[in-house]
Amino acid sequence: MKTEEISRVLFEKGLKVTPQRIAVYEAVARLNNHPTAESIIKYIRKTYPNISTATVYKVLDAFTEKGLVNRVKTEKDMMRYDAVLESHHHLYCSETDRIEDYHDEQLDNILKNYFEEKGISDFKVEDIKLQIVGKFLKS
Amino acid sequence: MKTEEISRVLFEKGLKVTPQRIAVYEAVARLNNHPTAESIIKYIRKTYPNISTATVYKVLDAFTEKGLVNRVKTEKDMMRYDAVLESHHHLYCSETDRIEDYHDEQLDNILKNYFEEKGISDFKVEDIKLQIVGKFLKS
DNA sequence: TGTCAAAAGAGAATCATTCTCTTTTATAAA
DNA sequence: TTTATAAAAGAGAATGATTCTCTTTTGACA
Repeated sequence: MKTEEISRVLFEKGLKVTPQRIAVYEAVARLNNHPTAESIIKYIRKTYPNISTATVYKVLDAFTEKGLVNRVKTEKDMMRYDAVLESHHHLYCSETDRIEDYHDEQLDNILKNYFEEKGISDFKVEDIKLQIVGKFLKS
Repeated sequence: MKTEEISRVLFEKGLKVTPQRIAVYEAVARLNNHPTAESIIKYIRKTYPNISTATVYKVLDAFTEKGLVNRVKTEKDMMRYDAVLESHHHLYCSETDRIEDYHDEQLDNILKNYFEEKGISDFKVEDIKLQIVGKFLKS
């Protein structure tokens, strides 16, 4: 993704365009395996050695608030982030920390119809995400 | 749940039966809203004032390993626990930290059949959990 | 009842994340 | 283009949940 394109995205979200924010956005988009803050910082420092950890956390928070990234729920005490492209599900390895995206429009429709028809009492569904736990057969 | 019953469960899992473990098990079973370690500790200390936090964490880890409790994935940096009764889904409030269980056998069957038929390439599904995000209409 | 590995206890250590305070900078108006 | 200013970045301390270390206690079995 080109810098100008990222700038436009930030601007459209009402975020001040700064080199740090561009770098974070680029890192999250590039590191596609749901990176931790740590790996994002490590990646950025290759080209921007002095960026502060606090800055990266603050930028990630701002992005999360604006819906540019999502926090990924995990069972560990380290947060992981996800460049939001569209709503999707996650495959979790039951043995390692690996997490992969899973897109399935057919499934989304089935679920959407199911809950539209059946509903959940006293609850208004806004979004459904599957955590599919299992084993990856290839690396 | 009676103490003897808990003892039996622990014994069957190959865990040494201690008063602390019984207390933790009882707390997790009793506190049904996916308690944090903190609230588990607080609950236990009402009847067992001197239990060490380290002990509670160690017990929760042991239980997690044996499948007696589950860690609940959240976007916050505080772990939450869940007494494992049977596989179930979670309703997450999009505005607060509230999490409720959601059981739906019909849905489980739909999903089971769907993935059995369709499969996911290079992935062996072991368990499917839904995170249903939305709003609770009643407290 | 004695033995001993496992568990509990206490408090320090860890470490991801957040906060505080200062300096810098992007933005928009003059 | 310069200026004003609120927002953002930076540095390092603070926080706080969780883990670790080391010692003492205890459950389980001989």
